[in-house]
Amino acid sequence: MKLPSVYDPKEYEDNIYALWEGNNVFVPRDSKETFTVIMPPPNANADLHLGHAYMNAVQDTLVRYYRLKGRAALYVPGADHAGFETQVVFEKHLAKEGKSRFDFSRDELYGLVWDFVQKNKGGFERQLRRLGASCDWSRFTFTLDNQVIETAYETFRKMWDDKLIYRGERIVNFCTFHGTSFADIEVVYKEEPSKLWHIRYPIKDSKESVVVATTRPETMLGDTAVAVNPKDARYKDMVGKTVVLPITGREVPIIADDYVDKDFGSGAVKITPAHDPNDFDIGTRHKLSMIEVIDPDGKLGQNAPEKFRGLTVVEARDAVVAALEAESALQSTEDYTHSVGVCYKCGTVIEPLVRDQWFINMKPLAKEAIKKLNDNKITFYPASKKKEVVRYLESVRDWNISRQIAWGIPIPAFQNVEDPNDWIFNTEVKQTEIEVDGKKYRRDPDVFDTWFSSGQWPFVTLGYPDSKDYKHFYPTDLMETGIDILFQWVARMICLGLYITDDIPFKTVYLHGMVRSPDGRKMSKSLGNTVALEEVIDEHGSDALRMGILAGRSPGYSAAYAPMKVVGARNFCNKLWNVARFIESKVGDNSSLKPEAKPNSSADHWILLQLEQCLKKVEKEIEQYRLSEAYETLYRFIWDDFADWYIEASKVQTNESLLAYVLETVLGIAHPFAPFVTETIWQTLPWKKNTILAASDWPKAASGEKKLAADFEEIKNIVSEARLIISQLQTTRPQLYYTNVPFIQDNAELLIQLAGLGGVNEVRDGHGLFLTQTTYTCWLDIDKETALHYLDKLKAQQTEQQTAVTRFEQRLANKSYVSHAPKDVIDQTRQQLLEAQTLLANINKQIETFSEVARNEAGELPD
RNA sequence: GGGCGCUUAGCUCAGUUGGCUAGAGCACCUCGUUUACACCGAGGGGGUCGGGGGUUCGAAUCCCUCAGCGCCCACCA
Repeated sequence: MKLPSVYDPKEYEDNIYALWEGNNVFVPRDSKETFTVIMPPPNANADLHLGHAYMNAVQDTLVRYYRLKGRAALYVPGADHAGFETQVVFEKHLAKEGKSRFDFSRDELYGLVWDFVQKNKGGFERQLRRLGASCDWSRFTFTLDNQVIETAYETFRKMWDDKLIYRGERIVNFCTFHGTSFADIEVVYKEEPSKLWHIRYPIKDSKESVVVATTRPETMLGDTAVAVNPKDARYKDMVGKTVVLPITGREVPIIADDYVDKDFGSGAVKITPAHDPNDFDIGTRHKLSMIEVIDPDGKLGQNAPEKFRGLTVVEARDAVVAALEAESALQSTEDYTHSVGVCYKCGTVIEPLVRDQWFINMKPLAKEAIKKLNDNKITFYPASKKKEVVRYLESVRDWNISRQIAWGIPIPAFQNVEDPNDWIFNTEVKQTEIEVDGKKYRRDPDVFDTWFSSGQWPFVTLGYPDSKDYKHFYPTDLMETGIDILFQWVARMICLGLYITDDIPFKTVYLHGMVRSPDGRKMSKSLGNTVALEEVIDEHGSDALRMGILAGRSPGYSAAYAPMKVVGARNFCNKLWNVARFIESKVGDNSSLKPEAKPNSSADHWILLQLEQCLKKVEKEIEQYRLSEAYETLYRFIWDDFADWYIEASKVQTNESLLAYVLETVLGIAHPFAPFVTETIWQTLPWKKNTILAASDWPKAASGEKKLAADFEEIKNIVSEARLIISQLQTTRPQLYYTNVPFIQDNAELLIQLAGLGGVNEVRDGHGLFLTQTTYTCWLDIDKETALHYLDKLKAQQTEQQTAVTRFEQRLANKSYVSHAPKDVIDQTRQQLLEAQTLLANINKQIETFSEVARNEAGELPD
């Protein structure tokens, strides 16, 4: 019962989480109304970071709110095998042992990574618990669970049958360091200074030549044409002629294609279909041959002239330029900045290579998704992101889902060893070879792009197609994830969800921005500016982190991590803690006490009214996904209204059952934001024995009477002004005089305590400083000489109030305003004017008095 | 090249369809050992909401424009 004066989260948080988990609080209750959130699965072998803290803050706050609201709230946790990411980590680990992925077959590698992941499992589960994630662990899903793989295979098969999947030789983005291809949207572009080389290609049997410009001279070894714009007069006669390539002496045609921009460079373009996506398209259109001179290892291969073989692309570039110079084929060189695609993991320049891979024809999927989006079936926060998704989908390209890595879901496709065009779907992926109808088939060694399976996450995790969960909880209510994977994940989930389930996967998308480092830059290990999640929790507590990171953030916007906001939130937890301590000291161990909303005093009415307003405002703000504002509303109520005014008032007039009522109500409202400290306090309430706050019901609003509550507002006014005067004049405990106001006499003790007065006395005519901020007639007993120092303050108040009066008067004198503005706004202005006029009159009266005093004193005093 | 966003107090940031004297946390100044809390209390200072123009009775909020910053998409060799 005796609580320490400072809330120490470490003492309670683990036990509180265990209490929830042990009592199955996170298993959805039985209700038709659901609230489903599928957690974006964190990487299984990494630790969580502050971005996850933010993610959880948003998700868990909402889930806890709707759980209290009585909905069947389901929060599904999971973990991601993070295919490529994890393999990269594993390869670094291999490198430390002096090994590389080339020492193993893909199947061996898969086994090694599996063991590695088991051993190096990240702390994400512990960390999610520490964050207070109220997820249902019994529904935990790993992205390599059988259910996930089977569903992915089923989807693949369906797409295969629907002819949405095809296998083909296409230009893919290839990282020569990691040895795998990527989807287009995974490539990162970087501006880089380079050169533009102008090369002269002689025309066969002629003295003429064409000049082509390139940033990649080494690819000329694989050129199979030169292209010009068909409308380009300069080259009109050259189309159809043959060019003799320098170095190789190969003869290639000059072709015409609209793709070529007349105004860029010389207007003639070298065409290397095997190593440039645009050239590939031209090559396809013109049925050009493809000569692959760069191998997947990033070195020049068999198709390159012998002296270049084995050189890296960069080495080959220099060598080719030198060779061109030697042949006098290099016309000029200029500095040139262009953007190059790089691997987002290692920064290696992405080579466009021709590979035989699996692709998804995205157009039909995108079409359905766009339709739903345009019909506003999915609400986005921030709203503007919906348009971005639509625009992305409108120009979406086919999706390469093959990855040449070990760590992933094997592609369930086998190729006839006799007939390369004969592919069959088969899920016997444990076999590398199978026999069907007497024919031998070999498994595609590739695995799926991780996003292919995770794109199905919302229905996979719910046990599509037959489970109860799927029927009850799908479509989900909220997809809350990072803005950085809007296209990679959100857009694809919509496409795949619609395709498989014929329904949207989620009704709302909330995109959070990145949590940047306090220095404003991106948080990264290499910059050394990361902030460790668990250290923050250790230092300030989980609730503090949650609220501190929620505070002042809006969706979609990346903002720096502000440690002082966590400190602010930590202080807030302590404030709540001490409010509880105070109340429990008043209530004692009295377990027969019944918390009741039975107001006696005006303060009681006032706090009930404030509480009701707080409750309604928080509800509204949460339901509109304005969590930062909801937090602030709660903070203001607890700190300003409840602690600073009502608790202070309670020291004079105590209403125990009302104190208990306000406390338990506010714990309910605060619980989604500060689950640990609210539950910790709840567990100490004698009248709540054997109940759990996290599993309770959202509080209902009682209300106070406005008229009586207004009396307390008047007390606040008197107290505030008295405090100001006392503080400004550095006086102590002056007397308060008033004329015939029973209300003040009734609350004399309250006024004395709150304002620090010497006493409260009824008089016929007061003296001293006349109070200007209340409609009652009161004075503070301050001697005139001391009071003179207050004149400046009063004059400032006068100016301020005069400005206000003028503003309101002008506004009301404006005919347009009176006829255009809504009635309640006008009424409000009238009210404001009245108040301002009253206060101004008070101030003027006071200043008048002062002026007399000042004159007298000037006359009386010699100096 | 296209699109989107940002610029509000010393710092980090809120501010829904335009409508109280523009807010918070932290920092700052003064006072305070009043037993819930110094992770505190009381009081205070600090912003012409990036510049300019416009619409409106009224603009941080809507429109135009300029400047600076950031992100995304495209990739003309």
